[in-house]
Amino acid sequence: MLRTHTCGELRKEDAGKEVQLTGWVSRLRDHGGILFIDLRDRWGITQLVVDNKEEIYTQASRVRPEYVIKVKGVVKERPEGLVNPRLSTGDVEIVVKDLEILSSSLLPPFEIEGNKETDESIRLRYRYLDLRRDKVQKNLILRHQVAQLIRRFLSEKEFLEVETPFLTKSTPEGARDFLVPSRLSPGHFYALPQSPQLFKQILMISGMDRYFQIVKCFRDEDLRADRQPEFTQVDIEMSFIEVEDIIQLIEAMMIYVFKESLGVAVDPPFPRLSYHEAMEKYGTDKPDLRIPWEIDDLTELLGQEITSFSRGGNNFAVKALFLPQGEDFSRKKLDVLSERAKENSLSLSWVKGGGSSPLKNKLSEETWQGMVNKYPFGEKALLLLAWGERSNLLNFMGSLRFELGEEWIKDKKPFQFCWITDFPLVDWNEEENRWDSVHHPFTSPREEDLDFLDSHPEKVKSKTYDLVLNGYEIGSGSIRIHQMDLQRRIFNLLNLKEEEIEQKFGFFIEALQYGCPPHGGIALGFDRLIMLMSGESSIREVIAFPKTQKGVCLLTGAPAPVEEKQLEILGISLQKQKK
RNA sequence: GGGGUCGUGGUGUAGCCUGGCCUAACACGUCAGCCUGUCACGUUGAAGAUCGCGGGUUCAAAUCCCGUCGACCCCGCCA
Repeated sequence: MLRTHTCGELRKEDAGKEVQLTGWVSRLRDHGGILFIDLRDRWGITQLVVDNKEEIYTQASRVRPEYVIKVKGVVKERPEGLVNPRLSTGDVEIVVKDLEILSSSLLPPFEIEGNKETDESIRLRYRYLDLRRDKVQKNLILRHQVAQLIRRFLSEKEFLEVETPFLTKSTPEGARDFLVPSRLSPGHFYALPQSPQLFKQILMISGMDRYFQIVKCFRDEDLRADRQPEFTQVDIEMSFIEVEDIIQLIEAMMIYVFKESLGVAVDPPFPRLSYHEAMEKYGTDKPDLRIPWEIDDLTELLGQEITSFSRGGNNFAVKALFLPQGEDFSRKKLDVLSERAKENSLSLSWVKGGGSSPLKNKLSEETWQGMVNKYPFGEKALLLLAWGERSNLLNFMGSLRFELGEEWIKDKKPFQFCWITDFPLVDWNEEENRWDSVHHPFTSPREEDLDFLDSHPEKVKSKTYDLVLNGYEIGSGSIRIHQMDLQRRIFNLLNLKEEEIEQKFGFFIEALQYGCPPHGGIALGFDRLIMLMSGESSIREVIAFPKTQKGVCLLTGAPAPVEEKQLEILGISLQKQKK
């Protein structure tokens, strides 16, 4: 080793020791007669002192920010009053006897110290410099710790980490695949896995009983702050279990992980909501329960009278959001909301605490009172009302609740988990004119709903569960079908042709017939989890080398054109790009 | 595919709406000098910007208009 200690290691007790340190020059303070260098590595910062009486001073004054240096020196306890309480090593400094410049550095395009706000494209282009910054390093350290904790937790519960292929066949999930052309089979393609879904189920059939993997998954869809084309899942599957077992396991794992990494106590059990309930109360399948407000249904009370002066239509509903402290809402702000409702083919109105409302004269006295009495109206309260087509309306109210809540509820709990269960098994695809799996085709319906499978598929609920944290979906899973006859019924429902089934996942159907244990599992979005744990609002902040919204890696320049020759070998010719 | 925000020395911003006083301001950083106890050192001075790019309007464009490129946020898409 070129060093005896790291830059975060030395303490008072080490005073007098001869040490050797290596690291990056973080800051320089040259007082003419005495020179201070802050030396930085992953572990911290240690102050070096060079006196101009020492020969080494000339050499030391040559260093510049981000130079990599090696110093020999003696640890000295700092005199009274010169201690820096902001550094873990602030009680000591190194009196430099020898200094070697291991490598110099160009002037960095942005300042490393201070985590100063910097344009993200510059940060990503010089990601190696950005990763020297404290903040991103902390995130990656947390990411590592959480990965280790998850591995330890699951290993202790006798889960096996098994690797599954990246070069594989398209899995039946909804997203677009990334394709990899095969040289040995011209005209054929591998797909990068959207998730190891079928492999983990096959591992259950193999008798592994408990499997997990912290694994990259690939989806060729548009990016968002919480979505990258390649992302990491904690993929889990178990045999001989029921919904409750997975929920218990994951709750215990989250409690363990949050306690051991952040020292934060998370309380079980996590609230559980059915999908239906979540949509009704919060207008979303990933509600942020830190916001206390719920959406109420006032269709019965107001529906009839409202349709007498306003548009009704199919699936008409009236929804309300009561804000006990909504007083600051200016007329202007309310008009903006009305405008937005209109853009969504909805109508919006309100009742202010004192009782002023554009609705007052339009409703009968009885209905008006019925509505006002429903709520504990104080002076400061505001009731927001909207009506129109039901699912559209719920969506709108959900985003309203989220936005206003984000803004107004300041002292939120840091972490609020919940489970969303019992998603519908299928939903109607208008374009394709058929039923689609909501989760995937191997999701088990609830036994009690099996009778509806042929008559009213939309009524069938599935054994599904999503884990939600602070309004983000961070996990999704289900109990799978383990019997061939039921699987066939689902394929029929989805209108999958025998040929299609055979071609897409015949290998899996075959496996299913060789003794498949009842099983189920879940996949956690690891990047999102770390993002929330570190308080970031983009997963790019917890990924070492993320891509831009256009899927470009600004560091390497990927994706990039390839040599004509490479394409030839693969038997690929390119179409002319249309302008 | 669509909607929106942004783009000004190395970095972060001001100026833009309401064109001319902009020969583009400020802070940080950089470079040079001075300084023996700083830790966001101080201090004196200096260098550094065709205002993303292209076109247009105008006597005159960082500023107005059109196009284009890039980054970000969102809808669609995606668990």
